[in-house]
Amino acid sequence: MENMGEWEQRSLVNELTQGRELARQLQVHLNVPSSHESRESLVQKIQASYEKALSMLNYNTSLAADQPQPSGLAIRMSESPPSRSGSPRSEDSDRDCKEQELKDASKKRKTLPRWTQLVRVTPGTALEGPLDDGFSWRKYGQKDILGAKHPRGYYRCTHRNVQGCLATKQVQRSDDDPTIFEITYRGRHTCTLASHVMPPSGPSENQEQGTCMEPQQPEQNQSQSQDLLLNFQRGLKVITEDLGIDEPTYPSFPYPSSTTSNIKLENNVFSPSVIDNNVVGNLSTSFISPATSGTGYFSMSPSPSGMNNTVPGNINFPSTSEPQLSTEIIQAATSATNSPFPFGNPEFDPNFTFDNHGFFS
DNA sequence: CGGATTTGACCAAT
DNA sequence: ATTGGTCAAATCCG
Repeated sequence: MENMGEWEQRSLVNELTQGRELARQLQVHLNVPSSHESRESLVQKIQASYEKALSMLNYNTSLAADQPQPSGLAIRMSESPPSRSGSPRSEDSDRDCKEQELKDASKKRKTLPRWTQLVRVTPGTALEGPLDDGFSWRKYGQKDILGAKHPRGYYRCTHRNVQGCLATKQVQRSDDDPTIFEITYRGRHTCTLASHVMPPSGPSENQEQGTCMEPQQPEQNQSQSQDLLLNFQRGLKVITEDLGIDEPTYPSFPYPSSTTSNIKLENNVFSPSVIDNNVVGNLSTSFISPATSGTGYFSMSPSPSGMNNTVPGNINFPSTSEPQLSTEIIQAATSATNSPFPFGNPEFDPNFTFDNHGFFS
């Protein structure tokens, strides 16, 4: 595992290169009255490439950050890592036996990535409670939240015990606009859903799975995105708000085929604080370069209790290439804990080329 | 009967 | 002390 760095790196570059190439092709297609399908397919491939690349990156980084690597530092920074690993608990008399395990779990939980997604259920399409996103969730709690009209539901992956999948999500209905649900995901699914509906969409060259990787993301993402797509088609509006700052894992979001969105997550992921880790260093030092160090881009003020949500109208998308789907995606980066970003103006530059030079080369 | 949900209590973080 | 998140026993549902 450790030494798959090189391999990984190469694959990563491959993916990205491929993505670039595909993008070029797409560009060509745009100038020619080609079939929608081919374009669509290109877009999908591009996205697939990016997602793949992202997963590789994140997988690595998460690894590096998660386990104190021998090579040194494993900065897990942040204020939280209490050195309680010892056995601080002297009082807890109740359920101490399992403490250990739980301890670990909860400890990690802190560093789990989070990202929020505002989902609007367009009236008319009867899609209420479930809000299925492709995964099977098991509700484990519900709580009234201060200042919120509706209670918040807590869900965790059904296969948590079986496969140790730590993914969880919280669903909260908006105060005034009952058609909006705020879904906060935490952690990634590590469970294996054998339901990849994703049409391979063509033999993309050497898309061999990340084989040596852990049983993790690849397909999942896809199936998930598939599902989301479904949702979109049902008339959902999805706004995402990314929170995965302090932790490398990727928000890896299933972006529907609508252009806009994508990728920016990375910047967060590599927020200066997290850097360090050998892996990233190897992968692309330039990437981290302050160049765009553009902290966390746009970002609609988290307006915690305000709830107002209502899709900050100011953020206008360049051109939602898919008008048919009334979907909108917004991603706001917010720092979960530290990394005080100077939020402020949701400037979301349509050009939005997050300096890929360094990245791609 | 097994798995999911409900719900109040417990725990941790602020 | 307050609030959000999780646990787990009781309950519900197929």
